[in-house]
Amino acid sequence: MSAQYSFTEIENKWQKQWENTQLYRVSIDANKPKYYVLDMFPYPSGSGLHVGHPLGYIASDIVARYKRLNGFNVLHPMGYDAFGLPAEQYAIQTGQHPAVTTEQNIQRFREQLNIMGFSYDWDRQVKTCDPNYYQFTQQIFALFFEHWYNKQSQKAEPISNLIAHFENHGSDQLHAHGGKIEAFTPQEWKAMSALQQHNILNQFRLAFIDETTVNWCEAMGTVLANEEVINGLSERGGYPVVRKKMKQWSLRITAYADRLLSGLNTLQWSDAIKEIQRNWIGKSQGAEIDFVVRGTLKTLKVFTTRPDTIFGATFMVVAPELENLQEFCSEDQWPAVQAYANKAKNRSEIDRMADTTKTGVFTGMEAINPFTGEPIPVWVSDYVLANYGTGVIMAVPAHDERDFAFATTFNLNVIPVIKPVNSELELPLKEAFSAKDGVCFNSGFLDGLPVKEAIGAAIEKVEKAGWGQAKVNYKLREAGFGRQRYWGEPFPIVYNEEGIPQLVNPLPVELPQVESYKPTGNGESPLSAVSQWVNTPHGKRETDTMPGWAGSSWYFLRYTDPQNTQELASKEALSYWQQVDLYVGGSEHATGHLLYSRFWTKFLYDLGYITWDEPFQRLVNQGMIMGEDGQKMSKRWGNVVNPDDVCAQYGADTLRMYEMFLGPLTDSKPWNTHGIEGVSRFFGKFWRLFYEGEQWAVTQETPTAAELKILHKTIKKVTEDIESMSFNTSVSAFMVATNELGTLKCRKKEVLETLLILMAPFAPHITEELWSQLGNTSSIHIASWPKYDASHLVENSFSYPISINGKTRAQIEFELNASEADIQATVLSHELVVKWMEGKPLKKFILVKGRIINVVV
RNA sequence: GCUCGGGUGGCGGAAUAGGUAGACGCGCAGGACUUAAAAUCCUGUUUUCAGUAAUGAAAGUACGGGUUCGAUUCCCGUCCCGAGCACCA
Repeated sequence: MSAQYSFTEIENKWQKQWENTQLYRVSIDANKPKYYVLDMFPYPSGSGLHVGHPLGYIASDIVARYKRLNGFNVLHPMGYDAFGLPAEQYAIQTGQHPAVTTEQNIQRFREQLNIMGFSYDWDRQVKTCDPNYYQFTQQIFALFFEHWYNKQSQKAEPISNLIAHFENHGSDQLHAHGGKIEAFTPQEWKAMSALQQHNILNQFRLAFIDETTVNWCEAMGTVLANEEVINGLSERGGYPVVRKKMKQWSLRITAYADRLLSGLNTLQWSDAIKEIQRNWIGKSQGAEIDFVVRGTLKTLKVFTTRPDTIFGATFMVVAPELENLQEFCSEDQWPAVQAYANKAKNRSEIDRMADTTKTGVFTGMEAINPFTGEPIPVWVSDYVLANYGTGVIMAVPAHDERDFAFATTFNLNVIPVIKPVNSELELPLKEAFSAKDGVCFNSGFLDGLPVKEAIGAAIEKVEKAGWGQAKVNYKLREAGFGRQRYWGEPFPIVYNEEGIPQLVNPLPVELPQVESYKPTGNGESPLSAVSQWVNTPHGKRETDTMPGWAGSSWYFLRYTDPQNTQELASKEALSYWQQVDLYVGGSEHATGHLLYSRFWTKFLYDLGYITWDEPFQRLVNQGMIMGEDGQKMSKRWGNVVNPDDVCAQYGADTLRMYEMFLGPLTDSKPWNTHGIEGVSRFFGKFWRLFYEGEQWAVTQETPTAAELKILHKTIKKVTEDIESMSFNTSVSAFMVATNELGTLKCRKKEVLETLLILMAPFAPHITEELWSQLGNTSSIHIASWPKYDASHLVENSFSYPISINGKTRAQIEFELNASEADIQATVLSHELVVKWMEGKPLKKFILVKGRIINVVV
């Protein structure tokens, strides 16, 4: 090896060496504590990685290497989220099979990842499009299909339990989370046809066939999830999206809404992500109250979070999509209502949201406010959503902005019933008073009660009078699980002659070859054209495929035992590796992958497959690296920086170090080509600590106190930084140490060797090389992490244990000119009182970082 | 509109159980080496004022208040930027 720092040579050499010796291969080792550090696996796109991608991978690799050096058995795998739309779009355009292009892309990703020297155990690589993998995705789907959610035991239970319940008790005493059914007796259940029974069970299965309004994208010929639609256009491609009724598979995620909410409190995630999930789940507590429609026996059920305002409910509004709308309309108003409802249906979401003025039509009917006994008009308006609550509201214009706007537009009655605690409302109201810290008035028995108490009192009254009951609502919707696409997991489902879905065995149900990847355009998947695959002796196969998030909702479990052909992972592997200790990835998956993974984990926990019910204990969201122009890096802007090029020019260690040096991991920041020069220079200086010109210069001399101080300061700093994931300041610490040791011309083995270990997680290649040049025969990556010794950090000072403001501080160091024998020090509050021995007056000394900065006589 | 973050030199950013603000890097300026350049190394670099200079003084972490011996850090108010949610009753 030459005396110059030749990174290309060094990096190639050690990457090969690590591969040959399988240095990063791990297996279960009961004698070591485990640590599981995981990156969000990438979708292997055709354009490869840019310098933004590795940011999180570098951070997790540093932690993985650090934990190994600290004696942990570290699981640090990588894989590919390989099913998805881009490969399929590419297939439609070129006719190339998605499996072929995906495999090519994976090879490219693998090469790029290897160049950067990550310590993955590649034997554990998973690909979601591999039948060996997706047979278990199908199996988990089958488990969802075969289970229902028992609200009493608060967990998923086998569907056979539910059938037994129906056989013994009918629909009585049912605590199942699910859809609405008509009551039936055990005898009636037994007399039902298979199809009738199926229709009832379908209301409770956790994987079920749902008839819902879906986001239909005509251009792509497929259904999209809510999060794939932005402002009425598809996220990918920007095609228009319309609402359409369709039957498709869904997962009953709402059964887990409460647990998904409360589980957040146990996690070390950023507040931002937790908040996004909380908003998404959208729990709100209130009451459902029945309003009798005047002159009929019918009732309109409303959901409200503000039953305390019910004395001010002066009209009602029903959603135009309500199915039995006509029942709540007078004959003469029906044509107008119907016209309005039709118009609302065809109005796109984007129009509806953009329109701030309220529209609506009177139904011609009135309902009775149960609290006041007064008749109030019933209106139809599209500001009320059919799929939230009951699709009907009681409008309290005095205390709700939307109701106020509506009442103003149509000149409806406004009755204030809540006023501020210490003042009066200004009448007539100019805007709704929606604050929750008010007091009731004009409200009969609620008068004088503060809002919070009045809510409880109103609900109590409602329940006693039999008008309704307390109710919790969620914004969270069932998770649509079908896509009319080719490149995804096929469902393990066939439909028999009666159209009843049946599970298929054995798994996997492999994806067949097709002539064309194009969607049929009538809403069916390209698979429906493969008749020899679709038609089986047991019936017709389901031709939809699973959505992109299916495979990614459990892959972290598969890494523990990726080659297992019998089960998704062995009990032994799962109980050893357990949940992910540290998960690193982008925040854009907050309401998708991160929520679904939690849902699947809780389900598998209920079934006893795993013993923990949260997948990712600690989550860190790395920021984005922008182009130098501040734009997001993309081909479109022509501002993509390729990591291969950077590695070729500066080396992988420099790239790794520089990406960490750019700023806090979680911040977004621009890539700056000049900045990398500084890190590159640093490696030159670092190398020259070991070489004097051409000459190897490391000596065996004993380090001086000053040198040990530099070393131990660095150990302390870097250790704390890695624990808190502040990698940017660690890089600074290495630079400082290198500069200081360079100034001291310190070439002592004891110091340099320890410094190498500290830097090994950041710059694995150069440290490995110098480590071996120092004469070590085993890899630096299995060395032990150094501990710092505080005694080296104190110099020319006396230290006294003291306490400040009642809190104990271990020690405070300070410098004094007088010798210790001359003074006597005591501590009062935050002040150190130093008394001279020879009867001089008391003086108070104010300490700042161990130095006396002020003297108060 | 609501909910979270965040405003520090020319730039990226350090420093918060309150304690010498501006670490480290970039850029810039000057110097050494060189015939010259590159590379490398050294020095300086918040602002203002005073001084030939070493140096000294004052101000300074978006703005205005407060608590404190002491505030970038804690509290109240204002402004600005970013992210998320957005007719969810």
